[in-house]
Amino acid sequence: MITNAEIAKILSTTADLLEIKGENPFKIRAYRNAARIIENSSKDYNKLVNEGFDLTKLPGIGKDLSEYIKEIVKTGRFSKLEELKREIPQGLVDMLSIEGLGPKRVKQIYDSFGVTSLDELKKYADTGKLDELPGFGPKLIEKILKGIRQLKKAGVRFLYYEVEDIAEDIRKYLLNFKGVEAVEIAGSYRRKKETVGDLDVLVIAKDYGRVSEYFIKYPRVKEVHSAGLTRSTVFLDNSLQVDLRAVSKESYGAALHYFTGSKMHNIAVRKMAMEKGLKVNEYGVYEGDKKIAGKTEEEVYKSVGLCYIEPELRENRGEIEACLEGRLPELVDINDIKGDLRVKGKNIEAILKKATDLGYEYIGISRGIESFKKGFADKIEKYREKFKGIKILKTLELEVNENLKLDISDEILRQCDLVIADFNFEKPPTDYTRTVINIIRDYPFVTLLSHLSGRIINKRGEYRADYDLIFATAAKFNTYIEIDSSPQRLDISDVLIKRAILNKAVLSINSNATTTRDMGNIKYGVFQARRGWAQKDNILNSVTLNKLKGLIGL
DNA sequence: GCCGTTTTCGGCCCGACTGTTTTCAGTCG
Repeated sequence: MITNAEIAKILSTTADLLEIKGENPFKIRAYRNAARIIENSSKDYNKLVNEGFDLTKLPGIGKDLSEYIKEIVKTGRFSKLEELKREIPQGLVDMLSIEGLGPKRVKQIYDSFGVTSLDELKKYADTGKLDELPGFGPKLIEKILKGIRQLKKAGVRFLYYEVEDIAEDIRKYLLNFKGVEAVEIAGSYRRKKETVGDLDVLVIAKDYGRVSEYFIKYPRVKEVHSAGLTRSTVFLDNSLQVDLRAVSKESYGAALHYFTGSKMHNIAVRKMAMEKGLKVNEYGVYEGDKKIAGKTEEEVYKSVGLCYIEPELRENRGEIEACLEGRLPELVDINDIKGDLRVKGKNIEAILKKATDLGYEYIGISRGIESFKKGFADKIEKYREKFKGIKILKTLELEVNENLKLDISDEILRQCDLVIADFNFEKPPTDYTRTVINIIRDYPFVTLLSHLSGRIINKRGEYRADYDLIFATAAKFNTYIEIDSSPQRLDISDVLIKRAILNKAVLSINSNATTTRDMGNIKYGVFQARRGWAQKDNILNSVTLNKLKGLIGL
């Protein structure tokens, strides 16, 4: 069985190699496009192929790619890629990730010197040999050498919460400058993506050339990569890249839309504009030379025949079609959250105070089975006396163990209000899908499934499983799926959230907090839910206490 | 390689910045 992510990887690697080969850029784009479609899809391609679904029905996948995908799913291999790999050394692909080296220059280096590795490239650059190539001057060579040194660092995306403070600080810094009217952090940050590659800062100012000058003096700037009138790029002391774009007020909406992306969403919107004979760029929407929109994002969308689309949805995952068909979701909001069903912190008093401050109607304090054996339930009863304004729930966490069973006595079971089954495996069992389904079916007292995909962002991938089957089963047995809001996990992911919802499963956004401060992490869970198209009624803990009682049998 | 009510060819998003040139190609987002 092959996952969507793995199919996508094969296609995008193929695109890399085709690029070096100097293939038609639009062909390469088609491969990348298909990779992205598959990676973002809420359908399981393994399943689609096995069920004989006609892949060419999907926009962006035609006759050829459809056959390629079938081959990949059925054999786990892609002959075209294997052929390309024999032809093109891996070292050339590595060179592509060097800043300033694209396919053309890599090919040029390879064709002229036969350089096939980074080490060799370094030698040629050091000895001045690269100088002989047309278009390679001292500055470019210096850049390449630097790129080789920094290669290891490249490609790592920051977690959203790691850049949050910096983003806000930059916003404040820029707002301090005279003449700056507005600052927006656009890009994947605005789309609330779990990881952020760089910060795209948009500034509205009259005299924007000066803003750029001011921006590159931001105290944490370590290196200025480029500095122009309307665009500048810098690197901060933690090697985070920050791009500044400055526009005038009249272009605010168009620029915000443009720089919020995603790229694929933008291309889709521009395509719609083209069909209407309009042109969209970062300055506005144009009919011939006449600007017809650009001040606000709403205006931009309206001019091309679309409704406003929330940034979290702009991934070209069907939001354009949904908008045209009037079925865009009304996304869940942080204010819809009525309680947190899983807080593990030790200081119960502080947790209850914080929960009250947050306006929660209920709060689940969670413990393992050992705590319950030591009288945790009685302890909570005392707090119930003291905190009457909030319903305190006794949440029991059960780790699904090696024998894939939940061992629990009736006595303990009577003591808790809510049982969470946690799937935290370093290595999941062979038939993980079956394991989960058995748990759902055999243990009706389990309310919530936690860490279903097991992922840790940038560190551990998702367990392989038939998630559609799992979600459908969970829906059938009224078992809920947890979104762990810890920003390092966000398990389950946005793509899986969407699939869960399509399968009619209901989710619960919990903080899993161990400190009161981490209780605020729940916002990251909400962001992820929004990216997964979740509405209020897809979220268990958006209901009032009364309704919750009925749903989970309190 | 994909796509199509200008449909089987000829398009494909578009602009800024840099470094190397002397008008532009390559790269990037």
